[in-house]
Amino acid sequence: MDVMSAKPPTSLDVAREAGVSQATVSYVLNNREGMRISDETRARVREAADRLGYVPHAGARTLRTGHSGLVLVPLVDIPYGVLAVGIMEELDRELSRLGYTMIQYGARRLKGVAAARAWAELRPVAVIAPAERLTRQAVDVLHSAGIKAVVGLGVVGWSSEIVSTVTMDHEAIGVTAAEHLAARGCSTLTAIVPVEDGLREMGLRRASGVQRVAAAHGVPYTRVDLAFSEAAAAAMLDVWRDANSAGSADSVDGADSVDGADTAGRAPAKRGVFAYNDDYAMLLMAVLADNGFSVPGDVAVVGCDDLPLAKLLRPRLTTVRFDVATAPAVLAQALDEVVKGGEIGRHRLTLWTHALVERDST
Amino acid sequence: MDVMSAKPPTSLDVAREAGVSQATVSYVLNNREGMRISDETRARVREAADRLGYVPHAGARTLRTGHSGLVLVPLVDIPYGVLAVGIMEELDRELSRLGYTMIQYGARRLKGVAAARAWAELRPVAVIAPAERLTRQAVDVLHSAGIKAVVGLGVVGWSSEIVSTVTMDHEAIGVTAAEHLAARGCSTLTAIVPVEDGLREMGLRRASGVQRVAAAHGVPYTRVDLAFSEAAAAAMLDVWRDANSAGSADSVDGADSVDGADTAGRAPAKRGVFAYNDDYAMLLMAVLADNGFSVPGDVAVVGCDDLPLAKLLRPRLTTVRFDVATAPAVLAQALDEVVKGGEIGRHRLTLWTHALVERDST
DNA sequence: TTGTAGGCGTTATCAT
DNA sequence: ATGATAACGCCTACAA
Repeated sequence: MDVMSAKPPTSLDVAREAGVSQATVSYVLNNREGMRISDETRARVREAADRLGYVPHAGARTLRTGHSGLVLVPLVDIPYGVLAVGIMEELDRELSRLGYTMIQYGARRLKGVAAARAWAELRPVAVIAPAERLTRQAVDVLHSAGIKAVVGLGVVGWSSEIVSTVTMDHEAIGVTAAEHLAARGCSTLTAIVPVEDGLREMGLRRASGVQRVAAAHGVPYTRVDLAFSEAAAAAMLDVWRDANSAGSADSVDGADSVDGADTAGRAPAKRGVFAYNDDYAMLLMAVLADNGFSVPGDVAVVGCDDLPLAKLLRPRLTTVRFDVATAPAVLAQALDEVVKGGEIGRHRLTLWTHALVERDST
Repeated sequence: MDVMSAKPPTSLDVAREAGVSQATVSYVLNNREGMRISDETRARVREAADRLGYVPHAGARTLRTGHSGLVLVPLVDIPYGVLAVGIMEELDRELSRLGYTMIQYGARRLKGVAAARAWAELRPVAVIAPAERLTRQAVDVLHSAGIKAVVGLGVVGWSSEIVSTVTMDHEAIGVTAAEHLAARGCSTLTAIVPVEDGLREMGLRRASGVQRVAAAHGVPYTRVDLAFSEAAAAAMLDVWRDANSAGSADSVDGADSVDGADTAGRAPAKRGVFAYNDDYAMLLMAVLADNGFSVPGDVAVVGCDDLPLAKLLRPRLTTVRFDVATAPAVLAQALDEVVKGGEIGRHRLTLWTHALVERDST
């Protein structure tokens, strides 16, 4: 086989090589049932295809059959975590088990309907994208390009009448973390919300879970919007120190303080902080240590994601871990049904169970 | 526009809607130079396309023109880092500036030539894959499917006569780290090599850089093959303690110890450790602290990657940072030339400069 | 300036 | 059991 061969071999080339017709080649290579083709012919065709290095042309097949088997996943803009990577891997595995080909599409450069058009050019059978990228217009483009399943990944509360959505119950995560902190005797609950785009919305949801628990337990609740920097974290700590002596509401980095009333006059309360994720938890714990706070003595910290690094912190970090095992399989299955069923469904799936991993920081 | 429309509109539909021929539609929508088409006609065509939600069919275009503009990047098997993600983003940006569409392809499920066939079906103009996946057979398949540029990403030392390669000079990274450690007065140099598949090879390269520096400085050198677990790291430390008193070669986790001769009888030497990357450095520093070693007093540690988290360690981690800025642009440019040039080139690029970021751990 | 027609590689229908 | 042929949507040389 010549490496520099000008044109890739076609099924016609294979047919000639094997001395059969093009149709026979197609039947053999696609293992079509019902066609009675002699084993001898089958072998000749397969051998010819191998010898020529024949690979079918996906574009041509798509054109002819009307479906590509592609599932397109535009890369999300949020900072990747091991979690996201794990989910993608699992989803990929499930989809290929069902005969689909998952591809991740870059070109974050394109916005709105322009992006949707770029996706639609490939004529995928399904698009799985962050909910916020699926504007009404974008979805129209996708649908009119014949894409059967459009799935939006979002936070709970985001809702759309036009696409299926897979959501993550961020509020429940906040609840889990906060309940644990309350059980550990924290008399103040603080939720940290990142200011980064894409993370903020999830942070707010998680924080509202914390707030709910605080209300239920009759415990003061504070939300702090925090940039990922040591300086910002240190500023937050300064406010805490003031609050410990004075007992006033605190505000950092433009945060809205909600119910910052501290217990004045009594001994300093043990603070419980849900740090949004393990990265923020690590930031917080580093700065806490620098400023002489004791963890979990003065402050109890809960992270989220259960990064491998979380176990390496001292004290070891208590964190909320996602159970990634089942979600992608469920999603893939639902997607398959929508595609096969032919109808553009409006499913609602809330996925990803989670659990608290208790370690030393609480 | 009916959302549930059965068939996606074609360029013929647009032509009818605009009252022109199919060819005119193509000319207008592709902004073909040299064609003199009245502005009024152009407007009518564009408006019709918009109204119908027309999106060209990439497969059909590929079939007709013979090239897809796709650059396919099979997802790598190694644990993703922020670094890898950053590179992909940048590469994506550069490629789309040049008119290509980068897609990441999953299906890690498929191995060897089967994987190559799956890639080839999409008829990308280029494939950028980890060097180890590009076996002779796999590359044959890709070439005979007409793919112009096959680029292998690998470590320096991996070499192939059949594909272009982009390599990272891991040895130089080891040298940079080790030179710094030597300058900081370390009288013993240790290189940690991960045992994980995919990381190990890079680790060995980096370690050999450390070894070279050790030899140049006449300083004892040790290589330790380490699993990413606290237990393994603790075992390594036990060996170190023994060595400090006895002065024997050490071996952990099946490591080949190379020149483990310690300075016996003298005061305990200050050890310099290049921990392969920041993750391993963090593991090491956690376990060092647990065992009463002082950093950088007893042991100086250098990581690699400059993760955001590295600054949060106490002491702050000295690390080797990659300059990711230029590499993807260079790669994209080279790729474009190969594709445009039409010849299957055999380029050799060594990319990614790096620099030491000195902090407190040395 | 615009229209006509042929063909890219594949699969599927209909003959044989 | 196998072969001839049409059609999928698009681009482009050539004709008008």
